[in-house]
Amino acid sequence: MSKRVRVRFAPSPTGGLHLGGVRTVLYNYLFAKKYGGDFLVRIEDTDQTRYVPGAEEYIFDTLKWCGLEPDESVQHGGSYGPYRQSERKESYRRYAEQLVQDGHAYYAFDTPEELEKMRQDFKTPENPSPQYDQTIRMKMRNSLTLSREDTAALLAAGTRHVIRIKMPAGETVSFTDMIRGEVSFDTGTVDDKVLLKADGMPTYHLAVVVDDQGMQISHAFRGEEWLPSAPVHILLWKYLFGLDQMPQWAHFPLILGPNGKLSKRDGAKYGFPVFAMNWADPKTGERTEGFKEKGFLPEAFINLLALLGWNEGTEQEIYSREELIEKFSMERVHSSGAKFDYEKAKWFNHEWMKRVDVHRLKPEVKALLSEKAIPVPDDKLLEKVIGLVKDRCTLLTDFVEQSSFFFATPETIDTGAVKPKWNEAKQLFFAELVRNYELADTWDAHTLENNFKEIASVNDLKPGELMLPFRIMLVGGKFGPGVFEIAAIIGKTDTIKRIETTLQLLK
RNA sequence: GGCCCGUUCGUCUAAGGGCUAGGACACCACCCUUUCACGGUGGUGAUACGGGUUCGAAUCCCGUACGGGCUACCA
Repeated sequence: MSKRVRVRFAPSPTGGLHLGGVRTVLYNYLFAKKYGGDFLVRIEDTDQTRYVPGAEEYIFDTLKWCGLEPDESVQHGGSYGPYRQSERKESYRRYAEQLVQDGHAYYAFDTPEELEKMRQDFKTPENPSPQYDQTIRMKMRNSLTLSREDTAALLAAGTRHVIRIKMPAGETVSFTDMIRGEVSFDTGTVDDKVLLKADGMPTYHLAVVVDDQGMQISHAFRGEEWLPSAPVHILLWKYLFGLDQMPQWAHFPLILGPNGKLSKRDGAKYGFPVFAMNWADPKTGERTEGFKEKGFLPEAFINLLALLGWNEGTEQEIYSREELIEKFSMERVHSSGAKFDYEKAKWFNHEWMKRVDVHRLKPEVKALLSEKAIPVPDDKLLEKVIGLVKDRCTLLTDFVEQSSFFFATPETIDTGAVKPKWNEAKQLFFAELVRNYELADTWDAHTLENNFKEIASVNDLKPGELMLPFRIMLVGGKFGPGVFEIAAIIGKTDTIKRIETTLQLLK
């Protein structure tokens, strides 16, 4: 009886995909998969002036990285295409004309200059932004104020015009939002939105309704910023296809930045990424760092986004994609906005770092190290190192600092950390340690530690005071896993070499 | 200004009439660790305000305040 679940994500390809966009994708995806439905991506490129090369490609790359692949799209195919609105141009005019025929819309010939003049003329302190609505439409140049003949003549002459919806007076439009419950509007307070632009392209308002119907969308999800124009869309459904055909709506709460709505433009200012992946604006050349390049795992990114506005009602916080599909429910999506907390985001990533296994991390770490020109001799060694340090990496990029000393001699040695307490006895100790290690025929952490402690005790020195210097010698700084583990991995030659190098520096 | 949405620790949230208001991040302290982390224990910290409804309200209703969104031939 009920329709097959079909949902869509409808981005306009004008730039990078930010947090809120990805979360909208996620909730769409989870909902579709939970009910065995289809998730499709429709490109809303009806504004030709805002075309940004590469943006469409970027969106699909992002979805791929996130593991949220559509079932249908310009890239994935499907039987409801085209999935790019610019390629569906022809279908919209017909509907707009039909609305005019039925008296629900009208032709408007006002030029941009005239509209600007109207906004100036009617601007008052009480009404700072006058709208093209029922109170002023009879004062403008449109098929409502012009005679039938004049209108026909203008049209015949090819005069530039738009088609506007004629919002009825004194009606209440209401609908049930899956998240907010019943929401209602007084049609008299909504303006006569443009449906078809002068260039023949539809605006979002017309296109979303026509395409949702054409693509048999069962549930229409979008951000809360669309709530104010919902009555326009409801009316369009009523006039064009009937309310019984209309999808169910849900408006997601906004994700807020430190001050209000997360803005693409503020990308760099927050001190944390807002885009999923790096985005380079082709016009300005401006680069914005993404979560991916910042060192986030897609598993963590999805996880944190899911919990930003949805909660199962338990205390669980770590969810895999599969688990999210199983547990997600639209009823438990919040109605209030959520401020993004980068500290918590990093915590999610760290949790995933700890959970995920070495092989999952290997390709990423390998790429990262090679990017930094750090030589990795063999995979087995790399696996061992990853296993040893991954728990202390919050971000993928932390691997550089946490593991490079395994593969290359540290560039700088923090001798300052040991110099104040350095003395002759310690110098002699390490000289003896070198002689001892040179003769060692088993090279494992345990043996190394035993020999180290034995020499210390023979010389009446406390091992604790010698371990920090040893660490500095091998690692270069005060961090990393157990020192003897490190020595075991870097091997006899390098261990001895590093001790001697630092010994020289400390003399 | 108008319209719409919202309001539990600093942040994300749990508790959908009965409570010592729970958890997580962050912060602080201690423990563990002869580094740095991980981990463990504990602590600081919230129902915006005012009215109702009710035996009883964070929970339901109204008002106020505050926050956010929209107010383009952009989405």
